Amino acid sequence: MATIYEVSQLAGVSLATVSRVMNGNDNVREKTKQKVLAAMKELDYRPSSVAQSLASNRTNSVGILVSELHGPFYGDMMSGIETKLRRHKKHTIIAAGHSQKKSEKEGIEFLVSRNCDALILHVEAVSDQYLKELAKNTPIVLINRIVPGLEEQCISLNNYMGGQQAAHSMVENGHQNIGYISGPLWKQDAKERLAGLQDILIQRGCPIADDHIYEGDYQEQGGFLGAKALLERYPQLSALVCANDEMAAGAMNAIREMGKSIPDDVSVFGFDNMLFAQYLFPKLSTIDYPIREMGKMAARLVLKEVYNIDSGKISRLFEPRCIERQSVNALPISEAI
Amino acid sequence: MATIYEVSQLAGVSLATVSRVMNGNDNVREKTKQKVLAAMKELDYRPSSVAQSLASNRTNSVGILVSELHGPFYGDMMSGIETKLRRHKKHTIIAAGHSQKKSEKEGIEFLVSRNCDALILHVEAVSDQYLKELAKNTPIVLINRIVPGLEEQCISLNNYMGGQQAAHSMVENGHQNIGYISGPLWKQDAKERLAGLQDILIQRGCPIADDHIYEGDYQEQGGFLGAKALLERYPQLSALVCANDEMAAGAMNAIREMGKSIPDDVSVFGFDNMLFAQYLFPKLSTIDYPIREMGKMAARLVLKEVYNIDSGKISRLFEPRCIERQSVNALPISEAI
DNA sequence: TTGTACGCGTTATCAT
DNA sequence: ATGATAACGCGTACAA
Repeated sequence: MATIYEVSQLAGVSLATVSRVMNGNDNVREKTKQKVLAAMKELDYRPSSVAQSLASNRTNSVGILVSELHGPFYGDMMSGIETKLRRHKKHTIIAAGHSQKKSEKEGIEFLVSRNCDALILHVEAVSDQYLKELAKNTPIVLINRIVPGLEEQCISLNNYMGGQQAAHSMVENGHQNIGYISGPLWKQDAKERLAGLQDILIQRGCPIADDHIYEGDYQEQGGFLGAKALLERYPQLSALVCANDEMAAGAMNAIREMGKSIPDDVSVFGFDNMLFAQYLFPKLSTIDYPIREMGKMAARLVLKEVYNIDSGKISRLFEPRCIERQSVNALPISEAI
Repeated sequence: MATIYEVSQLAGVSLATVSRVMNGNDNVREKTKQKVLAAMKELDYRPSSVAQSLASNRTNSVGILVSELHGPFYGDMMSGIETKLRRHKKHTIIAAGHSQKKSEKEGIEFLVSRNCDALILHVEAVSDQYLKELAKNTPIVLINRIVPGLEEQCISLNNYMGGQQAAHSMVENGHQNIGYISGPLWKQDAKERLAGLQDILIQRGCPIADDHIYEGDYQEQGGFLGAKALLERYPQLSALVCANDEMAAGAMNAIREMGKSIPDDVSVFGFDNMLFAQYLFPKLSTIDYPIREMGKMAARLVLKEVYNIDSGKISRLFEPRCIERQSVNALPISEAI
């Protein structure tokens, strides 16, 4: 592999000049520039990114930590990030945190050890305090989490509003007696989704009783178990609202296994609007989570703050959107209004 | 950030000695070693991976190119790879190729420019020739593709066998009149799946007529369109076999839209056994594609070939497995045997 | 067992 | 506009 030195020899100029034409900026006479370019081409010269990093103290790589590499949610997120970053010649290094404190820390540590210029994190288990410490040494952007003191570096969805939208949709379809399969309540988003839902339901006169709430795991299995548990004890429930689409899918399986039909016997509502929500039968009504856009925005924020590249307007709070499909039955209005 | 030099100062030894204890190998007196370790801890020393790379000509990072970062298939693949690599302190850099020649080449070029020690590729559009050239300069492992001359570096599924398994399953359930929604036939795996299916069907006396084959795009939409097209023209088809689960999901949607029921009116069979196959209703019968294991194996292969780390037995050809669920109807045997 | 000195391929700071 | 030269932080023969 040819080095910058050989190029300078062939072109009959100094290292510095070659470096200048590489980085485009400085003043180099057109003629010299051409000589250098020719030499580069002839030698098929490729700069060593490692040497560049050592000298410039920049790796041009940003680390991403997600809970899982699989799963539609993180996939879309990474896709948004990578697309944006690559366009600006920045590399994307990935690691998984598995929603566990120790694993998340290891992942972050791992990324840091690689000298990433910045980190984009979707973490759930590590503490706010830990993140604040981390932010002192490394530029970070947090997705789906708001840490007091780091608000400027947080990109998140208004989960509370999503809960509200779900509530409105249910009430408007006449459901007054609904069960809720929540996410793990130690997770911020799970708490907010429930709060938004409940607040509207209270406001509209049909709050969910505590024992109509099942705390699931955000996975298919939690939805399955939750639906079974809820429906067995409270067969009068006309709808099951789930804190994410995976659990909605699980709930659907359980409902069918109990010999009931969807949405005639019981309606199902999801959250996230993952791709597969459209594959379900009946197609799942849910709340759209623009995770891909949020990933792009995180990348944009890094580009701006770390690399001084302006690639569009920054917005930190995203709004969910209610998607009504076929999994919710419109009940005849029985009581007031 | 403390450097190796400062550590050597504090410990009262030379740079070389510090380097030795870092890399564990050489002979260092226990006492000196402890001094160094203490100094490291005191200074919270972290070696600069960049400087290490420059000096050792190793980046300890491997690049991954997949068609898309989202989608359950690639997610599982990356997950398998990352888990394995991280355990051995290797970093994973990702890029997407979008199944297009130009984009795949750019992605590879991008990864190469980062001086990855090795590349793990899931590419479809670039030519065998291109890959052979690439392999001369960079260690590569190919997933789901066999390039003549690079067999040792290819990890793949026996797609042909998968097609065969699907055929057997259909025939044994009494289906003689089946339609096929194939993947893009310029893709190797799509061709093989069809070939395996057709060969068995011919052998068992019920080949698929050419016009009962619809060439889809491996996406939900292709399945939808394919099912419509096929079923409208050939309503007598008792089953639709799809070259992947996404298209099977699309086909299911189309079938229902046509007022038919699954599997009573028409059976559906998939390929890949993506997670969402279990969310579908009825749960999709399909062929299991152990992509996660294959990802791990690819990682294992680079660990062995590039880093001389033995992390288990290497196998290059994986076998699919038939998963029978509820989307296929068992027909009464009408004719011979 | 430990230390010296050079090389890795750039960038960046001064001069010129 | 261009060149010389010192970092950058570490690995590694080779010497001691």
